[in-house]
Amino acid sequence: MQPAGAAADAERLARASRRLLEHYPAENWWPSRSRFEVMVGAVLVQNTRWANVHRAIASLRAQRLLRPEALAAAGLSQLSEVIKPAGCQSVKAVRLAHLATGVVQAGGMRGLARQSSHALRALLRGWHGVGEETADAILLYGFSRPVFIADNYARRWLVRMGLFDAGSGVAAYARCRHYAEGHLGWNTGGYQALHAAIVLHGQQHCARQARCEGCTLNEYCDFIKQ
DNA sequence: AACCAGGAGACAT
DNA sequence: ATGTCTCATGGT
Repeated sequence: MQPAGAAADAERLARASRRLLEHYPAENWWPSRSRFEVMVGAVLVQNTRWANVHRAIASLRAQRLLRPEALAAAGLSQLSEVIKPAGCQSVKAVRLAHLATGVVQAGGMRGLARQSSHALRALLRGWHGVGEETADAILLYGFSRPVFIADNYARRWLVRMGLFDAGSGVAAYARCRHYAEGHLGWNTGGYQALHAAIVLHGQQHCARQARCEGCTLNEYCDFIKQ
C-alpha cells in the first residue's frame, strides 16, 4: 500500500490530467509512417520545432534514408546536408548515425521490439545522443510502451501543482516518471495524449516563469489545478 | 537582434 | 549524486 496522502495525490494528479486532456485534445501529435521514423524524429526534434523536423524528415524520405541500413551507410556530410532544416545538423547527423548503427546492431526494429521496456530504454540510453526524454519518446510513440515522459514541461507542471518536485538531473527525471506512472497507471494511449496536452499547455502558458503567479492566463492554470 | 525550440553531454560542485 | 553551463542552428 502507498502511504497516507498518496491516494489523494493520485486523485489530484488524475483529475488534473483529465482536465488537461479535455482542453488540449491533441490529434496526430506525433505523425509518422514507421517506428524507425519515430526514432529519427525523436533525435531531430531535440531543441527544435516540429515544423522544421517535418521538413528534414521529408528530405530524408526523398533520399530514401528512412531505413536503418541506408541511414547507417550514409556519410555524415551528406546526412548533415539532408537534415539541415531541423538545425544543429552537424550534431544531429552524428547522433542519427549512432542511432541507425545501433538499430542495425540490435537486430533491426524487430530485434528492438522484442525487448522489455526496461531493457529497451537501457539500450537506447547507451547510444550517443539519446537522453532520457528521447529514449522515452521512442518507447512511447515508437514502440507503444506505457511510459510517462517526464520532460521539463511535465516537471514544471507537477511542481506548480505542488505535487512533486524531483529536482533536476537524470535521476530526477526517473523519479518524476516513476511518480507519475505510479500515481496514474495509465495505458499507452493515455500517456501519448497526456504528453501532448502537457506540452501544449506548457507552450501556451507561463512558459518561462517559475510559478504561475503573474501568468496572464493564471485563471486557466488555476483551473487545471483543481 | 534577441530569444526560443517537443535536449544531451560535459563539467564543476 | 546533483546542479549548472555549453553546444549548435533555423525560425520568428
